[in-house]
Amino acid sequence: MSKGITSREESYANWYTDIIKKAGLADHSAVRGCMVIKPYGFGIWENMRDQLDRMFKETGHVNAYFPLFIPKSFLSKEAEHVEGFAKECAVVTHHRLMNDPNGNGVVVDPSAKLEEELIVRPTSETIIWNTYKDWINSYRDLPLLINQWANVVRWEMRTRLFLRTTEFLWQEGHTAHATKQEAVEEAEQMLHIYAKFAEEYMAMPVIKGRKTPNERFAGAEDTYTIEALMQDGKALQSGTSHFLGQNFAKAFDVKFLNQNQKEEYVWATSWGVSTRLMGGLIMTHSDDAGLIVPPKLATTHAVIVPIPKPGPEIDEAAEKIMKALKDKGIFVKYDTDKKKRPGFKFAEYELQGIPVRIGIGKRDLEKGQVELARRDTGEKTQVPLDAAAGVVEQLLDEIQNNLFQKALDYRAAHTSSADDFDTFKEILEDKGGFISAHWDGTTETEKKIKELTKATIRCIPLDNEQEEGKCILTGQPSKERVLFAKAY
RNA sequence: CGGGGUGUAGCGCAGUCCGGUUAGCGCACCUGUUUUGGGAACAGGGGGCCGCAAGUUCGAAUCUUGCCACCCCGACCA
Repeated sequence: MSKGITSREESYANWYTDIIKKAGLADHSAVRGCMVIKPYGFGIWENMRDQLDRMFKETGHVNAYFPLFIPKSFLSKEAEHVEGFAKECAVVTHHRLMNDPNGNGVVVDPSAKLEEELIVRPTSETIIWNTYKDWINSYRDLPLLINQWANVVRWEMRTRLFLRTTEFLWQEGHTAHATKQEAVEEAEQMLHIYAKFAEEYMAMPVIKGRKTPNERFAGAEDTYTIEALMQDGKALQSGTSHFLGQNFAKAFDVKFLNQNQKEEYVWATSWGVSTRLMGGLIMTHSDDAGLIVPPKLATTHAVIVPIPKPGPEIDEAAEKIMKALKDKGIFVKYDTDKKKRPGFKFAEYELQGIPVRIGIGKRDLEKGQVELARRDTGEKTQVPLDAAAGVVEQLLDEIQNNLFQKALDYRAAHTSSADDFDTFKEILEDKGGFISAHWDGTTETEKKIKELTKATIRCIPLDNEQEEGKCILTGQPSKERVLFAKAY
């Protein structure tokens, strides 16, 4: 179908990598596990970032920036936190290089050893709470609603473009509150914002839920998550929001005087989404012909292809349409490259996932028409030149909705329930997806199921229906179903 | 970290087993001509530390040793 893209059927993993590389989103870099995000990929990320940033600001958050480096001692102040991250930290031990006495380039200067090692942040709770200690004294200083856009480093054993890279870009919100209830509400609010963003902008349906204690963030009392389902039947944890209780406040001694003049520890949340969302975006919509970008995140909404090449009449028609589209706030590109033939351009823009293609040829113009082709369905229609911009605007809405609906249908078709372990395993084998099943509530059972099937509990859905049942593995009583899946 | 694989032009590969002129092919790139409604054709042209290092040899992309990097599968992973 498309040149150089492995089909999903042949190898989903290779298809995924091919899409990213051929569409120009990102590349492997010279550094192990780290990627170069190319202009096209970064443009889509910028659109995500800008929209999320608006949503954060609308809910009263402000941006700040904290250091990349964290003193080693900070990390160990919260016991669970350090345990969760210790195995994947990049550590700075020296601050100077020198010429190799043996003439082989440069070497680390042993005399420049740091007194205390610095950790490249895997997440910023510790450095931020160490700072909050100085910022918070009174209930009047609360709530503190801060977000930062940053890069973090987690030295994972195995990496995949966008889904799990050694260094990645993300935002991390860190809030401080006077009461437990307010903090819980904040954590829930941010989860809803993530879900709204995923569904309305990425056209990626998500399940909102809570993590089991075993899958919780290191140092959290409760972790909320949005879980999406990819085309290969695997789940992708797409965003998390944590209620941190008073754990970090206690670890960093962050207290405030309440209105009754009593000293109290602050209540905390943290929440984040990362460039992993790009992976979710790709795997939710794209096909064997290439990337598909939902219009609300597209850097270019429509592209005009002159057929067979630019010329006075076609240019004039293109100008007209471009002006009308720009007036509507729609980004359009006119491809005037004379070296490439139309067929090549068609394939190229499909690969890049541009939502709408506008073909203008002499034959069309003689009839006063242009051809519109939508990326999601491949459907082509002839429309009058004067009406083109209006139809494109409408098409973009339709594409956005259709992508969401398609993904929703896929998820519905790949969400099952199982009441015994054999059925559970069969479903996992046959079609994957989410499986709703009873679980006895113990970490031991959860781990055993993972060991036997590789499936994990993705979440306990919010507003979960209460229902008597028996654990699929142990037969112990259970009062609600949880959502299992194999995950990225 | 275990298993498998790959490093030769921007990309994709052949050549390596069995050492020997000037390292080759397709795509891409440059020039020109003809083309142009679903990845154009012809002609001419440019581009190489053959992953790195050491060794064997008259001679190494090819043999030996060491190292490095990346990919896939697994283990691991808010």
